[in-house]
Amino acid sequence: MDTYDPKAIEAKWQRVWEDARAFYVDDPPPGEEPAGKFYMLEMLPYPSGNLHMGHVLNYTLGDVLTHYHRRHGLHVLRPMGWDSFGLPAENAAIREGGHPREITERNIENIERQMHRLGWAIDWDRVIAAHDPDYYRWTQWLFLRFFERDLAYRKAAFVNWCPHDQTVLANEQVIDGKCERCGSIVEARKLEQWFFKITAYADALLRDHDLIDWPERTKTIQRNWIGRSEGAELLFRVDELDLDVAVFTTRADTLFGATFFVLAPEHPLVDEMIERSPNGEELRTYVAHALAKRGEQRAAGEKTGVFTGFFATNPATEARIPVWVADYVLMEYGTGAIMAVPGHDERDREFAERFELPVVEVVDEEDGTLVNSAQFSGMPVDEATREIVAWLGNRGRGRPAVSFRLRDWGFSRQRYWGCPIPIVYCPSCGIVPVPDDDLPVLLPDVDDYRPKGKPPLASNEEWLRVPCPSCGGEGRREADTMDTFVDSAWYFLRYPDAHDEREPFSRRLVDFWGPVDQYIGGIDHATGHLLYSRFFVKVLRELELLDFPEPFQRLFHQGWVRQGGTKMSKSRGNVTAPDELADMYGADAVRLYILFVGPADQDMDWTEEGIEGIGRFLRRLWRIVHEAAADGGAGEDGDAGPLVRKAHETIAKVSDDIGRRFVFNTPIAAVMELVNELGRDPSAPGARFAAETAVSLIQPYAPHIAEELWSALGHERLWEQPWPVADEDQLRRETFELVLQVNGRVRDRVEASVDESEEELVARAKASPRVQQHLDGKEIRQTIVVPGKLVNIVV
RNA sequence: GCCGAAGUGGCGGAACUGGCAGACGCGCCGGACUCAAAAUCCGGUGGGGCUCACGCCCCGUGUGGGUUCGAUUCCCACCUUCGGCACCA
Repeated sequence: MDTYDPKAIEAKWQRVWEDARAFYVDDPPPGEEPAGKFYMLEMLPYPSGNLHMGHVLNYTLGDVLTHYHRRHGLHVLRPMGWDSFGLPAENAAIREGGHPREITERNIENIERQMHRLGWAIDWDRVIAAHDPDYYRWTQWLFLRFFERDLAYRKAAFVNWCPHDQTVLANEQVIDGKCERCGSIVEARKLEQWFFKITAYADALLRDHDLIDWPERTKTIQRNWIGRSEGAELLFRVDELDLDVAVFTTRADTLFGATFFVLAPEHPLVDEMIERSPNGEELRTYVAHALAKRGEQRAAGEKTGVFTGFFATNPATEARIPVWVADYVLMEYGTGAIMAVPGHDERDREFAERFELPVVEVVDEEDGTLVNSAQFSGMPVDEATREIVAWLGNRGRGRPAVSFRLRDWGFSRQRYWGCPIPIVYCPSCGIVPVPDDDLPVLLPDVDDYRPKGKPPLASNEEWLRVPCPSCGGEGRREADTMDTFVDSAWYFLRYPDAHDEREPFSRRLVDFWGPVDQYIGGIDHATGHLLYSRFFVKVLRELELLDFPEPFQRLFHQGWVRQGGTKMSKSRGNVTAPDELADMYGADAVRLYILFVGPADQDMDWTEEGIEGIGRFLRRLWRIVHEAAADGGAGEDGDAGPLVRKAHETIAKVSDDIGRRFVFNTPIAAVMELVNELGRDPSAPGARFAAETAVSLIQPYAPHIAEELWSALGHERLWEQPWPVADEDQLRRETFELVLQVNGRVRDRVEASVDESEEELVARAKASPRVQQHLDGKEIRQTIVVPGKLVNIVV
């Protein structure tokens, strides 16, 4: 027996697998799609150049499941790709020189090497990269399909502008009013921007949560993000303008308490009011100030506002109530106008107090019924809400309505390193899509990536000027690029047909492999990538490009690997290189350790203390299995004995943990227990079977050592061996340890037979001297028997 | 403020459906091997108390209450930590 040399055996088996194309999966020929496919996917990495422990956790989890399902006979697709567009490479190019493409491709090479080093079972034939024209050609093609259906459109909008990165950010990329990437305070700018109409799918995105097996908290986050509110749209008359102005409210029951009316500064009516109002100048100044500050600033401090000089008529009371403009009302939500009910809304009350506006109580908070509300007085809130809307509806002044918090997805980016938007602006034809046959619109080289307030592509005059595809006149290309979330909103559909040159993916192959059966990734993508991908699949299904309603059938979130209490990430530079760890302890040890330290869905503080213990375990396993292989008792399959029984129990435990419970740390502990027991006597009966079982069960975690030991045991190709099945007979026990309790406290334990009747078990309890001591002649009031477990005597 | 998750030895954690709290590992302590050390192997290790000893008793899963023969597990209230949303009408 040689000593355990992880480096040597890991390199050896990685070569064997590659030569055997062990983890490459073939597409089925047409008409022969077999049952039992499994599409395993982890979120694709941004190729930052180095793997960190978060990646190791993510992809090792996927690897365990890949091996587990493969060995259950499923056709497992498990690909890998690169989310290779995006700011970090561009910023690195600005900082250090070079081209983002070169930087990205160098990083990919390095990270791919590190992935190979860890021995993950990946189909490397299907690699895709967002920045590869063979890929982004189809991103552009899909954009055009959205454009044709008006699901991608252009509008002037206030956007989140990062002054440092000189680009627009999605709402999802703004954290506490700051740029998620660089931390600069985000400013408001009004720009022409591209949007995807994700709001048109708000209801479908909520409804189809029922179809998918996702963590409840992820669905909750999405539900809150979409923010569906049921209420009513009510019309308020503004006589001086001869107009009806709509408000959205969830509290129609408080209509009689609406004592003033507020418009958002961006509301379309405000301009006209400025023109015609006696205090137009004051209004104009206020609106200008309000528009300049956005988001966080707007929410901070005391409420501000200006009276417009106009009045609206409360449709319930017929009272003329003053119309104000105030920036606590948001244009993006509801109708951009509200009826203010200071009696029952905290914000309206604050405003009313500040500006001395009347407050009327219309709901008795004690019993939840209406007061001061004409014929609705005395009605409970729920009923009144319905009745008032119906009452207004009869007079054409209101109707039930639904409002969403979700906004359309703005995906224009004023940066270089992204997918070009295939659009040409023509003075005569307007916005003209680039014809499919002219795709891809290649990302040209530019001299200078530095942000200058306009996109880098806008400086490449030669590229920019292009004949209008429609009239042939002088057109100009769109110089913005796409948000990288567009690249990743469909990448999982490309793997099933990664090299298709005629279409983004064939309907047959995407419907065979899709949807992803098991997806793994961080919960931080709950309102970004995970929502965008669902939106894309819904649209693509309507386009009949595929036929499933949801992209990711089952979802698992790995926890954050933290270091020193902060989130570990490429941007913070606090990463531990898995590479070095693999060199010190071996890839198998790194893989085992990251899953052993705790539940995979829980955040962890990274520490290397303890990886030694995994190293010890692997050396122990190595030695004990070799001993068992040399003289592993008489035990063959089916033999009885405690070791064989323990092996079967371990099979049952590991299979249940991985397959049903989705926990990955306790299977390792279970195999350790088996090895500990085997180690007590490696020549005991059943030792060989126990050794084979331990090796077979640890294979998804530590495939290299498992393969080597499997050979030592005289077998071949463990990676394609069927997953072991526990023998039910071996799991059944004839005897068990009966727990004896007095008043719920354990007093004794005795060996009992599973065949014994309840009376016999009670008799055993009463026979125990320790139990007797605690009974102490007291009156027995109750006796509880749990067959197979315990007897509890209550005195 | 609203929504969600979590609090167990010195540490990471286990206990799945209400039934032996602390599996497995780290660390630590003791022993074997060694000239010595490392590595390895064996044993111990929640706290407190009683006992020469075999052992035995009490306390113990964030805090306080409740349900139950029995609660880490269920219910109520609270505390702490971490996430999500946040002037969303």
